[in-house]
Amino acid sequence: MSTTTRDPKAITPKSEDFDRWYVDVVRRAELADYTPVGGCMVVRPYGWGLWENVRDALDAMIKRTGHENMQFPLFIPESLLTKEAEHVEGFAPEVAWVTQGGQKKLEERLAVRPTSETIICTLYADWIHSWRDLPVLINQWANVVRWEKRTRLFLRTTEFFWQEGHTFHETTDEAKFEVEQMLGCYRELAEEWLAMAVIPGRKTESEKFAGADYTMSIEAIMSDGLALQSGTSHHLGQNFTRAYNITYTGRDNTVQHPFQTSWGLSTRIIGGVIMSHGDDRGLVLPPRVAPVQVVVVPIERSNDPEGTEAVRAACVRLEEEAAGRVRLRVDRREGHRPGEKYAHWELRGVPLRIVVGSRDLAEGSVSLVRRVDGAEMRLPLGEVGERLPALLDEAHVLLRERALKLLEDHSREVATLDELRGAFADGPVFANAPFCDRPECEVEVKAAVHAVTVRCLRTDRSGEGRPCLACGTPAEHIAVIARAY
RNA sequence: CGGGAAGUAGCUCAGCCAGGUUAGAGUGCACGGUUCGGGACCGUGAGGUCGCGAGUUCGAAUCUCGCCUUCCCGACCA
Repeated sequence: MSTTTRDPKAITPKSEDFDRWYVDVVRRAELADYTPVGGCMVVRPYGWGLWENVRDALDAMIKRTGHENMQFPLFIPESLLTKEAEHVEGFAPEVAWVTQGGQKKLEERLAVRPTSETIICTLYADWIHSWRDLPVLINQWANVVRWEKRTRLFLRTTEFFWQEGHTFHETTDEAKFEVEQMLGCYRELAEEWLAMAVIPGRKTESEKFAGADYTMSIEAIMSDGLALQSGTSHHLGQNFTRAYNITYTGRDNTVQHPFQTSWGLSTRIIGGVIMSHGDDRGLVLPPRVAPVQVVVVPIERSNDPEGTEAVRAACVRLEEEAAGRVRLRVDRREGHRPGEKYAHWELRGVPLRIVVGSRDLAEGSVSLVRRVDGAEMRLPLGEVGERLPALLDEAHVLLRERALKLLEDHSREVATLDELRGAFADGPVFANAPFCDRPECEVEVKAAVHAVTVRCLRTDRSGEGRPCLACGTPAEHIAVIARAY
C-alpha cells in the first residue's frame, strides 16, 4: 500500500529523480525555501552566508578591476524604460508594474527593475560631458524582478539577487576589453572559488541580451549533463547611448556617443554550485566559500569524565588555532549521537569534518574526513590546526578535478547533425561542433535534437574552417550544443 | 501561458473511491532518563481552521465548482 513512503530523513537519490533531489537538498540543507509569494523564495541564513562569500569574492574582483559600487532606484518610470526598442521588446513579457501608490493611481506606471540599463543611461546622460569623464566603471548589488512563467529555487525566481556592472567607454575596443575582462572575472570566480567547470563563449544572435551588440557567457555543466548559463557580459555598443542621448565632447572636439557594457552574475550560481558538486548525501560545498569550512564533532561519554574533559579541551584548542584563518565550528549540541551529526553536516556540504574522541586522543591524534571523496585520515592534534588551510585547498583541487572530469565525460565532438543526434541518444551532453553561426543553421541544430540550444561559440577553440555541422560551409567557430536550465 | 499530477503535523505519507465519534502513522520537535567512534533506546508531551473560498448535505478531509501554491512536460527566460 504505502510503497511510495520515503524515509523522511533521506533525500531523494540523484539517479532516481534529479529535480526532486535538487529541491530536497536546497530545503533540507536550509539554503532556501518557498514563500507565500508565488515564484519568490526566501534565502535562509546558511544559503545567504554562502551567497555572501560568493559575493565578497566577486566584489573584490570588481573593485580590483577599478569599478565602484553604487545604488540605483528599484522603480523605473515607463517612459524611461521604453526608449531602446529592442531592449523593451525583449523584456516586455516579464516586467512587473506598479500602478498605484497608497490610495492614488499613478499617472505613469513604474516598472520594478528587471535590469537597470535604462535608469542608468538616463542619469549618466546628465553626468557625462567630456572624454575626461570616461570611462565610467560602476556596479550595483541589487534585487531585480522578472515575471517568470516557471520558477525553480535559485535557478529562476521572480525576484532574484545579483550584481549588475555598467560601464561607458570612449572606444569600442575599450568596451570590448571590458566585456572580456569581466567574463574573465566570472570564470575566475567559477573555477577558483566555486570549483566549477565552465566554458567561455559568445552567444548567438538569438540568444544574446536584448539590446546588445553581442553577449558573452560562461556555461557550466551540471551533474545531470545540462548547461547552466552562469554569468553574462554584454557589449551594448552605442545602442543605449544613442537612444538615451548620452553624448560627450571627444578629444577632437566632436560630439560622440560612448560605448557601453553591462555584465551580471546572480544567485543562480548557487544553484550551479549545488548541481555541480552535490551527491546523494546532500551538498558538497567548495571550501573557499563554504560558510562552515570545518566542523568538529566531539565524542563524549558520560561514563568517562576524564576522557570527556580531554575531548573538550582539544575542541577549544582547535577553535583557537582556527580563529581568523579557517571557518571552524564545534558541534556541541547535546542529545545527538555522532552519526547523526555526521549526516547533518554532510547534508550541508561542510568540506572537512574532524572527529575528536578519547580513543584517538589517547594517541594524541584526531580523525579527519573529507566531504568531497570521503577520504579519512588520522592526524596529530598538534598539527591539525596549522594544516587546515592546506587541507581545504586540497579539497578544492579535488572538487575542481571532479568537475572537470564531469565535463570531459559529458563532452562529445560531432561533425554532422546525425552525429549530434547520436551524441544525445544516451542522455544530455555538451556537443562540440564546427558552426557557421548563421541563424538558419541554428534553427536546424535546434530541430535536430529535442530541447537543445547553441549555448555559446567557444572563445577557447576555433572551427579552423572545418565544415559547419548543418550547412557544410567552412566554419569559424566551435559551438557548444546542449540542453540548458 | 498550454498539457499532466499533487496539496492532510516541520518532513514523508495513510485516510477520500462507497460523506458519520475526539483525523492517524513514521520521522522530527520539547522535557526526563539511559546512551554516545555512522542518522540510539525508554517514558512523557506539544504540534492540524485537512491549501483558500463558495456550494451540495442533517452532517464534508472525503462530493461539486472556482481560486492559490508546488512538481513534471512544453513555449519563454539570468
